[in-house]
Amino acid sequence: MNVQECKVLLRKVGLKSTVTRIAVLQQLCSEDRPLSHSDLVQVLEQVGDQATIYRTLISFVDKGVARVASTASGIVRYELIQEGESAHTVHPHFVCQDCGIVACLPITTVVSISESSWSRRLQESKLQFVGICAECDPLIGYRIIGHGI
Amino acid sequence: MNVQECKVLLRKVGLKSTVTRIAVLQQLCSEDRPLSHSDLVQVLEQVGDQATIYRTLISFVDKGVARVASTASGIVRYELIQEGESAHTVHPHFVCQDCGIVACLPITTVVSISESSWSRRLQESKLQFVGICAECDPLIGYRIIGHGI
DNA sequence: CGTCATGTGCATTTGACTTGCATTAACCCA
DNA sequence: TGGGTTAATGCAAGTCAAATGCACATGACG
Repeated sequence: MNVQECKVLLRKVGLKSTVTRIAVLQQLCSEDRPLSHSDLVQVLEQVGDQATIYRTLISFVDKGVARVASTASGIVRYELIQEGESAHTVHPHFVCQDCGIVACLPITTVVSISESSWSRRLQESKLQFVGICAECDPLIGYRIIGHGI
Repeated sequence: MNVQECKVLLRKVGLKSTVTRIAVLQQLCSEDRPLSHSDLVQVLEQVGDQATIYRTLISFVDKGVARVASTASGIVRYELIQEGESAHTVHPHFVCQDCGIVACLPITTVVSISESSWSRRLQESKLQFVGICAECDPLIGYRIIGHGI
């Protein structure tokens, strides 16, 4: 996502284009896994203050630009919302019990509870698998990032 | 779950039977939704210290008596593990975006990723639906607790 | 360019979670 | 059943991510 695309997106949701917001957008876009506030603060410490990044994430969630993908290990991690997603789209993640890293798995399933009384309340569906990732598994030794169950 | 049953369970997993542990067990059992540490502290403040309740929950998870059912809103919530559950059993919950309450939905699905390289890493599967619960919905006015999608 | 609502940086607070340590209480066995 | 062993507890303090107050800066738009 280039700067121009970021500006268009921000404008569309009613947020001003600022250096920090564009940087956060690009960072979230460039990683194929959900990022936490402190992940972003580390990468963007030259760009903006931690409070700014924090409030940027809040506003992104508020405006539907991003979502909280995971709160595993007590760390809130964010990811951008893709075009064409609905509340019934499941977002599967794999969470490592050891290091806490959160990897995205492919969107594979649409959950339908359309016949139920909960249906109209539904905003989001999340599917989370918990286990030990390859980096933390003493028998293997590489890192699982990205797609592919 | 009566006191005797609690004692048997605690004994089985190698924990001493104490007043606090039995009270926490019974409380988790009596509610049909996951409870947080502070939920339990509120109810059991006459029974035991917050640190004791905290360590009780840790040991329950460690011994396989309970699990972390949800970390929605940054609050860790625990629930007892039922007999016969496996890592491939999905535990669906409904999380209210507004008040943060977490309600259990029935176990409806078994997720199989047995053909994949992630399979042997799998410890647990969690399915979470996010929306607005009935109590927070101004159009309705009752509280959704318990089962039934 | 000027104004003004928004956004930002710095400093600080909050609140859930966690730990150290001295004391107490289950449990086991003679 | 009493006494020793070891786990469990209560109190108090510490940690850290999350959240906020306030004064200053900046983007949007006429």
